[in-house]
Amino acid sequence: MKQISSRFSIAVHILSLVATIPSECTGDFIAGSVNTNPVIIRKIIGLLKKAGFVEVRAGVGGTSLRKPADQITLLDVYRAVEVIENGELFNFHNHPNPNCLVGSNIEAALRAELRDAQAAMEQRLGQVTLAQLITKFK
Amino acid sequence: MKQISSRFSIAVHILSLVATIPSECTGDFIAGSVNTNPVIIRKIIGLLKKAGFVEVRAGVGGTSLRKPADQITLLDVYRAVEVIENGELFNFHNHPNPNCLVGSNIEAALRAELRDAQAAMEQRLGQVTLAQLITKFK
DNA sequence: ATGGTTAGAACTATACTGGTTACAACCGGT
DNA sequence: ACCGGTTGTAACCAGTATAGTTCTAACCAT
Repeated sequence: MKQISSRFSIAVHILSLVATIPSECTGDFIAGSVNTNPVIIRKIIGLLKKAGFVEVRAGVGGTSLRKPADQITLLDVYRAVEVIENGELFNFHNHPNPNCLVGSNIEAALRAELRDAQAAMEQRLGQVTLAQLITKFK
Repeated sequence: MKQISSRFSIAVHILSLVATIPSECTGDFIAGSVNTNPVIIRKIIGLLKKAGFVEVRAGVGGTSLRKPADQITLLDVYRAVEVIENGELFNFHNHPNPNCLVGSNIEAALRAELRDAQAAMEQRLGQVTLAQLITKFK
């Protein structure tokens, strides 16, 4: 199966860097720490900027947090970079046959369960802030 | 982003059909209820068969449950059809720079959180059995 | 044997990911 | 006012997953 893209883990990596050593945070430096291409970093920073988490000074280099690290949860980051159509993690097959007992009922019943499962995951992500994550570095 | 494939919802649909109207369950009939191609159905039934949930009588048509519906959870189905490499829903970027404070620490710290989030979702899926889902049809 | 069925290979179109190159726009310092 | 380092994007590519199709072989009850 296709996993949730690494944009998410990279975004958390970026924010952790900006939160801990903001003075060094040029795109190239971040790319070196993440070990990828600077353009990938810029794209993700663009998403984080759009979400209001970071501020970027164009030209001169340097990215800084616009929100304190204890007010950014992993869920916030997840939602900023993993843009899913209508927010649903689980894909549902289209148009089950309405003339069939199962076909006409499964969608509502299963969708509710899937929504709850997704909510459980997101709730867990929402419990962890960037600040909490960073304290685990040593 | 890429959602979790519809194989999962289709698999639940198939099992619901087999559990409620087993006598009718040829591949074509199921395909009609799911509203897709019979080959798609056969592929997914193949996975469910491999996982030991259904039994198929080749040639004559008809699929039946090999386990009672109250002993099959949505998590079981999920794991049978959404085969993820090493079981991890979240993808992690490869080889952060070990010479960087953040790069060398983020992997372990973040991976733990992601594992917990995934576990929360799976735990929720594991609470619902096929039997429970079916009782919601009317 | 025949017809309905299951099993699966091979192929296509589409789309997302991660990555690259290239170029324009920006800005601080000399 | 230029220059070098930087950010912001567009365009493109290879690899891979999904969903679907067509086709063929194997199966089995009648």
